[in-house]
Amino acid sequence: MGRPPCCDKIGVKKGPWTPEEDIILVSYIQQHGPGNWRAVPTNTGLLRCSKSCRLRWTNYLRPGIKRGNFTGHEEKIIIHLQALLGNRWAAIASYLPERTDNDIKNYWNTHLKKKLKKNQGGHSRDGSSSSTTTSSLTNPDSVSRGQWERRLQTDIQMAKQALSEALSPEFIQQPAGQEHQASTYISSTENIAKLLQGWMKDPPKSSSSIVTDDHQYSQKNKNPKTNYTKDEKNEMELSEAFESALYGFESFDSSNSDLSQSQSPGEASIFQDESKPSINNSQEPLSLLEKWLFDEGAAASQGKDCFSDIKSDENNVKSFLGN
DNA sequence: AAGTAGCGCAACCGCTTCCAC
DNA sequence: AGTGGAAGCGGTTGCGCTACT
Repeated sequence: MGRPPCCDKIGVKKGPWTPEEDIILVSYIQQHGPGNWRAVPTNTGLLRCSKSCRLRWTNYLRPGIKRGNFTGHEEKIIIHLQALLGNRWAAIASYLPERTDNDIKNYWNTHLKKKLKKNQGGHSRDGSSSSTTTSSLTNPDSVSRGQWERRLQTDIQMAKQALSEALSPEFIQQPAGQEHQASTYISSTENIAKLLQGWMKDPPKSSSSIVTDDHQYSQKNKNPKTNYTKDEKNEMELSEAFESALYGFESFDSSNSDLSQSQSPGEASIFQDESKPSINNSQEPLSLLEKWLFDEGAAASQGKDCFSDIKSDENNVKSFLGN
């Protein structure tokens, strides 16, 4: 308490990031790796607070981020994990390595919450007030202890199923058809590349429109077809800066896209301390929770446990997912 | 065509947790 | 063990876009 916010400093820029800032940040992280965020503004000259740099990197520029529509599988996983973990978005995001916690949080708040409300009527599963109301498992007062425990096991079982599906090779490899078209993989490199290509190469629709407004840039991010105008000198500088920044990521991205391949040590090391594990990594060190979930699931599948409430819960989820 | 309500999402804010000293 | 600073996390906001009237 009492400590002034890091962004209160005079001269610290706020609001949407510009392509120039993105390039500076990306090229810095390419050289030094993520982490030590406090040093980033000082070393790069960016007029941003460390938090803002970290956020921009983790939510937008980081390689391997999947953007676009959430697949049915992802939706399912989020729903199950939200029921189990509550609004612990970072934890949930760790099971969807290509999605950021911010994305998941936004998706939950804008889509899933409403869907669940519609489809489950009185059933309070929306997690609107954090984990305390996410499901009956966290509200033992309203049910008997025995019931509560069974509900807990039900949720565990559902989460286990979601995890099994999520971590199965079929899911990871995105079977041809449905999921694939809905979700294009756009790495940060591609994001910026497209952005800048459009910016630098496309002839401006209106020669008088000069991009100086950060908000315009932000929106153009969402609409890659939009043209950009800049003077040639800037184009050259940005092109060079970007290409040099890009260089280090290309091999990372390509290795990342092929999940069965291992990364070369040098490139991988840049991202070793990333909070978001690659899919491969997420499979290796199974957390206690995951182990626990799988163990429970295995036991349950052998009929060692009695899940009297499973059917009703599964039906709820099925009816929801069916819509 | 103009106004506006709703939506989606990037970014910010403030609290908590972690870690080094 | 206590303290201060950095990083992480979740809630919230702001703004542009789109659909509807």
